[in-house]
Amino acid sequence: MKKAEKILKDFDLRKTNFRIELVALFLNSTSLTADDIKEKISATKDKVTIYRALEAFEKKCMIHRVPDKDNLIRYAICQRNSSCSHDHNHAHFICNVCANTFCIESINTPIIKNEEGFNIKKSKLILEGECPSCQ
Amino acid sequence: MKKAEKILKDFDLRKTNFRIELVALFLNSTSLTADDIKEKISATKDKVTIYRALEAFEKKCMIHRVPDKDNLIRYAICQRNSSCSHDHNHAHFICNVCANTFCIESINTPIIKNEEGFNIKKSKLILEGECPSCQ
DNA sequence: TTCATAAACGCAACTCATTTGCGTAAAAAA
DNA sequence: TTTTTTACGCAAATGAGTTGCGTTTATGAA
Repeated sequence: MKKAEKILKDFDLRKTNFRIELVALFLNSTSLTADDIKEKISATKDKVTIYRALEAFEKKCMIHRVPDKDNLIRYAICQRNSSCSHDHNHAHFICNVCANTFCIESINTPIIKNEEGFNIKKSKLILEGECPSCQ
Repeated sequence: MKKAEKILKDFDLRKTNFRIELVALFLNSTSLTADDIKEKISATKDKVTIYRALEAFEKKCMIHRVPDKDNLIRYAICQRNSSCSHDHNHAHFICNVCANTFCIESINTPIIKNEEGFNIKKSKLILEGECPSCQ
């Protein structure tokens, strides 16, 4: 069984041609929007199918939402482990040139203590600039 | 001349009833979406007028975009000074209960040095939790 | 104060990402 | 193999934000 199929099985998701292809694409991508997927996948042309797969993958915590330069819905595959409780406490980098978003696992989001009456439960760190390929 | 009118003049913007009312609303709000404005302003019901005012205000750097819980376009009035070059390097706090966004001027965005080949030009720090009113 | 003009307004219609409904097909479980 | 559950695919809807365009108004010069 190929890696993509194993991942689907591990996350208790059905192995359809499209979803196998989609997982494989995620494994080879830093992050993807619905449009990126539509462009690169042959198994479906239907955007609804794409959105529903993304929704299902996210619900099982196989992928996580990352910030997008144009406020589109964008996902990256989770690298660290396969449980929903795992922390997504890494920074994200948005390239101003290619508009891709990268997970930067080596930079953690800062831990900020409560301030001015705000009860801070989570922090997100978004970096911007030029990615290695675009410099 | 009232404060809102002075601000419009300082930023070289025309004093229309709607825009005076809008500036006054910004002065009394932490941040606003187009819908918030439509709901709270009497001088116009037209969303196009609202969007164009926001665009004009942003261009003059009277307001700045802040992150929004639901990825809507949301703005806050700039507090520090009145030049376009002033840094918006403060953190933003999103309340998970009331969905409002607050500028936290006392927390700066971290300065991250270039990492793994990424040329980092800017950072954004977004905090989440419960605001003082919602706890 | 009047006039010219550039900016703002308001209405209609459009764009485009994302969602919903529903009947059909296919995967997994029994 | 049959049943059950989930995924697919088509059409249509939603909703934030945008564009076009004719009209109105604020402003600044005469």
